[in-house]
This record gives sequence, structure tokens and C-alpha cells, in this order.
Amino acid sequence: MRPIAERFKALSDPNRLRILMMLKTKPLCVCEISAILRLANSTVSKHLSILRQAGFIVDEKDGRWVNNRLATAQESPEAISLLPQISTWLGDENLIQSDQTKLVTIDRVTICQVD
Amino acid sequence: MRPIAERFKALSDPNRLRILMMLKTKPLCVCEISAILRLANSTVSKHLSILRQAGFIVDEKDGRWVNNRLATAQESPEAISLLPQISTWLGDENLIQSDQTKLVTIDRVTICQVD
DNA sequence: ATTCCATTTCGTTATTTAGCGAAATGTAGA
DNA sequence: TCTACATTTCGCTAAATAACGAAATGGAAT
Repeated sequence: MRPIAERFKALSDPNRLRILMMLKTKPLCVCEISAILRLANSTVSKHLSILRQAGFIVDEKDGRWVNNRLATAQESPEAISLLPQISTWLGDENLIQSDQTKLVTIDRVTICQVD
Repeated sequence: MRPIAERFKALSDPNRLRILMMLKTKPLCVCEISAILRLANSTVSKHLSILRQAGFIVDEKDGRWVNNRLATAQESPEAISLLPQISTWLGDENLIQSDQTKLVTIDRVTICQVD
């Protein structure tokens, strides 16, 4: 019961839904997501840990970067089974589409400099 | 975006998941649900309004009783499309099954007396 | 009209959550 | 080893949430 409620709670925040939709396009690091959502890195890191705990995403360390990607159906069948539905519901939204276009041109190294 | 996050938020509370599973068996009034969940009527009433707002249930007034039932696929296709998945995930749980057996023998008039 | 009683709304409290910035962590490269 | 820098953890604050009991609402029946 608890784990299932947890799963839905992970999906109950608009910023976390945006993150999932972005990860459908490609794996991303914390600072790329921060740049698009305009949230502090620490906030994004927390959102990612909630999504990870609920089985939606997996992190893969690559040097000092951490790539976050969607879990596969093998890794987390229950969580992943919800994604097509979510995509259908959110695909039309302006905000989601605007996130997608930002994703295409984003450059990790440029974006993530503290400056 | 917001309405979709709302929908998942409605599913993020264990007591609301129990309510949905109970309503799969039959329509129920506030005080029947209160008796099974062991929560105050006002608390259950609030949970029901959240589920209603999110499209999962519909209330039908019958004199001074209010019967709460699951929405149909016609009334709320998006919300209702999630229910089979939820059933699959929760059907095994002891708590859910124990709720079901209580439902069979429950008598609205006996249960709901203030006494 | 008045009473009864299921339900909803209101007011309150305790807990959880989203957000931030600052400090801690850990890896790559100088 | 030391520095740089992406990430995570910590401490905090403001807002949201779940719970309760008491008061308000509204239909049925006397």
C-alpha cells in the first residue's frame, strides 16, 4: 500500500512530471534540469531522489556528472507502465513542449558553469 | 499540468486508495467508510471531495444519505483508466482484503447511528 | 414547524513538503 | 596534494495536508 501511494505521490508534483517528460527525450544531469525548470540544484536533486525512490528513474555516475535516465521496463515494470499514460496526457501542454525545445539546444558545459 | 498532478495527488494517500478499492465493490456513504477506515466522518468527507474533484468518484444524493460510487469511463475516462492498474497492484494487500470482507456484512443503519 | 441525523464546512493542530542557500562530499585534472 | 566543480546533504522557512471536534447545512419524517 505505502509503496504504491509513494509511487503516485512522486507523480503529484508538476515539476517532477516535467522532469519525467524531459527524461523521455534524453538522460540529463542535475544542472541541465535546474536550468530548464529554473530551480536550485539542491531542489532538483531532491526531486530526482524522490523519482528514483519510486522507481521511475536511475542515476548513472560519469565522472563528476550524474546522468539521470528513465528506468527500463525490466528495471521497474510497475512504475514504467504508467509512463505512456502520462505522456499522452501531458504531450499537448505548452510548458512541456517548450521544455522539449530547450532540451534540443542545451549544452551541459555552458549551462552548468557557476560563472 | 495541474489537473494531472492533482489526479495523482488524489491517489497518493493510502486511505484514499482504500476508499477507491472499496467503491469497486459497491457504492458507500460517508459513515460506512468511516466505520471501516476508523476515521472521523469529516475526514472521510474531505477525502471523498478530493477523489470527486479528481474525477474518480461521483456522489448521488438519496434522501439524507449520499451514495458515493466510482465514476464510469464515460463520465471520467482519464481518471478511470488508472483503476485497473491500481486494482492489480493493491488486490493482494491484506488490508484491502480485510476491508472487502467487512464490506460484505456492513449494515448502513446499524453502523451509522450516533448511538 | 420542529426534530432527527447524515453530511459538509470551519477552525485548529501536527506533520509533511517544496523551496532556498550554505556547507559537505567526491571525482577529475593540474 | 590541491583545486575546481557537479552533486548531495543540512538547516531553515513558508505553504500544503491530514486529522479531529464542533458548528452549520439540508432532507425526512413526525
